[in-house]
Amino acid sequence: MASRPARKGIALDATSADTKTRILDAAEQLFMEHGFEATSLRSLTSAASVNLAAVNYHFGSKEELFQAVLTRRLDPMNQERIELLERLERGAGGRPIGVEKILSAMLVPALRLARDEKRGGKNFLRLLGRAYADPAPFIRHFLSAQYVEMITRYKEAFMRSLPHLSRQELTWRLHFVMGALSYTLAGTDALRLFAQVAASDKDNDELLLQRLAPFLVAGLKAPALGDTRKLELVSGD
Amino acid sequence: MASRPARKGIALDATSADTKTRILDAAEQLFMEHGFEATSLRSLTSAASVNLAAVNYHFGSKEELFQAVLTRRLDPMNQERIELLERLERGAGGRPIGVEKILSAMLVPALRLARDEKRGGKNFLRLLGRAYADPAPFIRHFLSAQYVEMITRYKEAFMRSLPHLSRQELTWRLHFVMGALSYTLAGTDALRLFAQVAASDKDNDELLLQRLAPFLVAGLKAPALGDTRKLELVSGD
DNA sequence: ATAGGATTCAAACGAGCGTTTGAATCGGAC
DNA sequence: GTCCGATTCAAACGCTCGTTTGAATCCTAT
Repeated sequence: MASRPARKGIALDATSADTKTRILDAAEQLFMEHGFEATSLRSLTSAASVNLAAVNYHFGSKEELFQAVLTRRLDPMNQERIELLERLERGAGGRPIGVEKILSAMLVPALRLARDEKRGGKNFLRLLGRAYADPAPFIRHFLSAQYVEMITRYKEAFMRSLPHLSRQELTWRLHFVMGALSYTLAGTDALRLFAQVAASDKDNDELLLQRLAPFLVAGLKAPALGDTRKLELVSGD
Repeated sequence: MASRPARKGIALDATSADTKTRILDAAEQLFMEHGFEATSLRSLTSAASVNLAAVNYHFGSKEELFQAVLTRRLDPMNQERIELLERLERGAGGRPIGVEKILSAMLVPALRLARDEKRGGKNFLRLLGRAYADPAPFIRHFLSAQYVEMITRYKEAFMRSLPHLSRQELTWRLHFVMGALSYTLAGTDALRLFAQVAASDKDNDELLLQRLAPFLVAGLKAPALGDTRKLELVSGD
């Protein structure tokens, strides 16, 4: 019954944090490369140069380790998103903010994270993109809890800036935004669309968001359903 | 050394196809629910009411079974997409086609598949959304091979209808389109955006695409990068 | 009726999995 | 220097995995 021990008075988070951090780093890399199920604790602890039992000792279980890997990056990122939005709202004094600015506040922290190689960088975002698509209940519950506050705040802000959209319509559009964003930041490209694009361009995350933002802004600003002709769904020959 | 046996003259594909189809159906369901790695052949063959060895006998391996599950639905869907596009192009006689029409030709086959419960329905699309985000090399190679022709054709068509976009810019935008589409059709909603939306609305795939299409059309038609002010990426305080 | 390939079946294979255990080792407090 | 909790370690536990095997059964062409 070796439950997680209470930490002593030592500040081991950033300074002497050795074993725990090495585990988190290796887990981030391997979970990203192979996914949660396909990553074994044996390969993981071996990559981190720690004992096999260290994961269960420090984190309790493989699942709790996975959540710790996500929390480490996700929590600060979403916190930063909320702070940027609050700054915008304070500056606007109650009046609606431009859609571009709101979206920018949402994308910039993700971009900062993608650039920060010392703190996981693109590996983590790719892992996050995978986690979005994972049906494992413990992952889905964890993610929705992590995002609920940030999404709620942004939905309110977009509501004020896009008054032509009903709440339901906006919910759909945020769904589309998160889809394009996660797929893009994850660097998935399962369909190899970028076979012939220069690698130097592919790797440029800033350019990536510079291209994604206008696409999403235009989509968000599009007329609401019903204001336009319906899509012809069945093409009888 | 039981390699896959040569099929006799019997037509067992749709009529007497029993074991193989039962395996494919169960695999589609379970791979969707738990993912490739987390689905065991024992639970799968048990759900299909076939012997454990049947998967290796009929498909060779678990990986080959997974590819067979994808091929069964994906091949006809992408074929239909290509045929719809060709019909549009024949009707237009060389002149550019409306973006809405091209996009519709792309979405309609996916919608038809989502509705057709007899043929996998939403289960399959959710599985596909998962597969997009899977880093396993054999999945990524398989998917890109399945999509290369369809994506190439559609890229050419969009090029003609969106002359303000460079080839590279369009590649990015198709990337975003596929991201939003796969995330949406997969019904992922990892962030529980739709907590309070009525289920009857959530389940309505036609309405879903009716909402997705205007979003994507507006995004595709947006001004190219450089024609507009850049996103402010760093918000110095 | 029977021969022979296609299919099903129960059983086993070796390997790898997440987790637990109890002893060994470490390092600061007294 | 000694104690004591925190940490590391090697080993083992029980279990499930994908695959293989060889015999049993089915089915059709002759």
